[in-house]
Amino acid sequence: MARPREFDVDEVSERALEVFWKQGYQATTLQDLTSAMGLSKSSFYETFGSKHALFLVALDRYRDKVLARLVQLLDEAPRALDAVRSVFHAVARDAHSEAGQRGCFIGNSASEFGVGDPDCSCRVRSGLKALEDAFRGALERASQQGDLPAGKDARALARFLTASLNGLRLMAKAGAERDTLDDVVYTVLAALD
Amino acid sequence: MARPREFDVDEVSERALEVFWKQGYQATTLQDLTSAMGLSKSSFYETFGSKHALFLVALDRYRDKVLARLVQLLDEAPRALDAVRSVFHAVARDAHSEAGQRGCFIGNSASEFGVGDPDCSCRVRSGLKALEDAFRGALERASQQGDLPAGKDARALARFLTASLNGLRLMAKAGAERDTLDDVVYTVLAALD
DNA sequence: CTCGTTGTGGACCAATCGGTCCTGAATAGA
DNA sequence: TCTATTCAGGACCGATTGGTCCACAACGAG
Repeated sequence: MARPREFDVDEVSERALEVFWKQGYQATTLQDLTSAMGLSKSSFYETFGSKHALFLVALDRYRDKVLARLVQLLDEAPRALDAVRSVFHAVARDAHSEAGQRGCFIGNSASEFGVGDPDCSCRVRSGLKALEDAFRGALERASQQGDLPAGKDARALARFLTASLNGLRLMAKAGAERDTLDDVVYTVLAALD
Repeated sequence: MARPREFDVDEVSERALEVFWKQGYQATTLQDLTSAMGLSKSSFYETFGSKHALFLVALDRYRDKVLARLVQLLDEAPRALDAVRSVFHAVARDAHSEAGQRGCFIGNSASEFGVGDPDCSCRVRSGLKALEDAFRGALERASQQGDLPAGKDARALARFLTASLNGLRLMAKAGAERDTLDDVVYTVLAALD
């Protein structure tokens, strides 16, 4: 037994996620990663194996992070439908912040890789499914709370919200004006009435 | 005066668009381009200046192409609302074809560049605006034809459709199942009732 | 047919890519 | 303290990147 690791894998993974999230896979170089993570190349390859493998770690990390945060947000709110609404309003509100300009990491990856990379595609789909399930859970709770009109198909609505959220974030990333995004959010949420 | 050009600029631009559309900017190499276009490097640089400049040409080309096609589609249909519906149904139907897997070139570019590249960002926004205007025109015509309920805000709806179309195409590119896409389309179009 | 002009192909370039590997330093157990 | 082990730094690698440049071929005007 010898030297303990001088860095925290979780912490440097987080840094990697931020870089990949902001720049995408192709546009990110090894140097970008190692300097952001504070790692030497040898430590990098020893720990993560390759740039591609690290990207998959980042994807997993994002999915867990987003899922956890979103599920928490949707679960903790006293009225589930309000939580769903606030998620969309938040995206429009934060569109022009640095975080908003990054878009959704899942969506970005879907756009960059498509179905070409199986490992990546699988994780993207898993992330989208997680988002869908989170929305669906919230909608079912909303239904029980009497906030969702009877006859609404929670699954179809959840899928719709998943697609809409990605569309909205894409528009935000493209630099759409605030009132444009507000129009979108307004119309999306009208589907819940 | 001497040798005439041995290739058609329009034709090779089209080839370039196809490559960029399928692979994105970063993932496309000069070699990809020149071999698809059938050009030597010198002819390439003589004609287009740089990879980046060609990408802008491709973006313009796509916008004009999509706009023209969509406007035509929306204008020629006897009932404008049916045309709008058919656009969305077509995306879901063609999702798993090669063309569907490419996603929307505008959306892809928005995702890849964000607002980082001014030239690109400007063209992306112009493309989204063109899409929005096309939808808006169709919705106003639908309204005149009595197919759109009174009180609907055509501009807000058009923006919503623009975002939704991008979201839908992103889901398709991510490899979403057909019935997922159908749920999305169904719910999107329900906003028009 | 000749000549001047211009497009073309490919050699060539420095820079950078992702990735490997070796050296030396740091450290926990004995 | 000594040693076995594992760490980090960076030299180094071939391949590839986007881009330049030049010698040659093709062609229109005279």
